[in-house]
Amino acid sequence: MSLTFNLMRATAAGGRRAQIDLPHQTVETPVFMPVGTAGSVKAVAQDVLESLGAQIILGNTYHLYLRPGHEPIRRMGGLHRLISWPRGLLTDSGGFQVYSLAQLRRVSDDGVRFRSHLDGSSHFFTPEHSMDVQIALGADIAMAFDECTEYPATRERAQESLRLTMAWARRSLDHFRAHQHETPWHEELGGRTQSLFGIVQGGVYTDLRRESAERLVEMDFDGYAIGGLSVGEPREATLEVISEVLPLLPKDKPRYVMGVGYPDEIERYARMGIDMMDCVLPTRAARHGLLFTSEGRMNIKNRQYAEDQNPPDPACDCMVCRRYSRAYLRHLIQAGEPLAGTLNSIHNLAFYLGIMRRVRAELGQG
RNA sequence: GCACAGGUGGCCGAGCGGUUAAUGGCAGCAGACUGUAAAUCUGCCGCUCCUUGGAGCUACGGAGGUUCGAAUCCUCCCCUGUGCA
Repeated sequence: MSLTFNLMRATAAGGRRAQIDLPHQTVETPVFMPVGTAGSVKAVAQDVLESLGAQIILGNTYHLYLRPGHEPIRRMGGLHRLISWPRGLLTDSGGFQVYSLAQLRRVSDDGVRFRSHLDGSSHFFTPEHSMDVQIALGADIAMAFDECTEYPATRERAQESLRLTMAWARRSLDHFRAHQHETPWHEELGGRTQSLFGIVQGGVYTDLRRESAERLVEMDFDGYAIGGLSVGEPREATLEVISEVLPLLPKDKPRYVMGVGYPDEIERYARMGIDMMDCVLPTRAARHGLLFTSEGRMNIKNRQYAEDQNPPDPACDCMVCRRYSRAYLRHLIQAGEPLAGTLNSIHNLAFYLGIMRRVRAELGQG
């Protein structure tokens, strides 16, 4: 069963700007997606995300499977309903955890055995299982189960990792197509279904990347992601991979770079034609006191802001910058107040979303 | 007044003759963070010099003393807590 609707449609004539027509949201691209791993964009409530203009956020298969469990979420009508989020939702497959939980897992051709970071219990993830969990969660977009290749990786290692990711992509797609109508809101939303994206791997080896992209395109996913970037490689390498892979991916389907980046990076990739990006950086850095501003990085914990009554970013009109001073934000984080993480996250997300809004406006003009 | 228990670097708190400028923790100062095991992690944190590495000075309530050597032992004094008068 393949999709019966056109996921991607161009908008402004001649422009590169487009929309992604998802069951829960029409997403204007290019789009930045805040990361809400465990059913929450940490420290920021859903109504605030809406007012910031977030169109789509991420959830994580592995985390939500462990807690509260995908079956409970299915029974409650899916992740959208559980977290009360009416807009777009994308679930990562757990593939990134194959990389980030390296100390807690063992990989085989069939799948990955994880030891839970919560209680040490053992769990086996296969592409099919990841699909089952993601279908139960019911995000608008599910991701193929992949292995995020570490950096540095030898060519042989990257090749082997890629072989695995390609085999898993095939299995992910077959299983997903067979079951995608089982998502909790399928009937409620007039028979609409989730989409599944394939993930390009191949490390920093451009020929492997090209091979990966071509094979995925042959499989005919609903969209394509470039994964395995920003894992420690030089920025030129990141850029080279994106430049090589992007032209190989169909323009009429969403193209997504996973896990990037700094403000200048997401702006650059958006201008190159990337439609979607996600990153924990704006929220994690915010909780740690790092603000992204029109004048660069600002570590709001620094003593120099102790009595600074200026807004965090004078050029920003977000709800935080309109109301609170640097001195107050510094005080909050020094005092360990949870509100620090919230306000800092709101600003950083506003900053990131603002970049995308600006790029969209420019691209829309051709 | 008597009896115990104590007084250690900004705070709390180890150490109880040498390897102690003195373990830890907190606070403080700075740095990192890229599909979130992250409200986390790392570094610095007595003073003054020179280049890493060092050099000098000052330090464990106060004053004396014992000792080659004392935050650690002794004497006296001051102060704090608890109990009894």
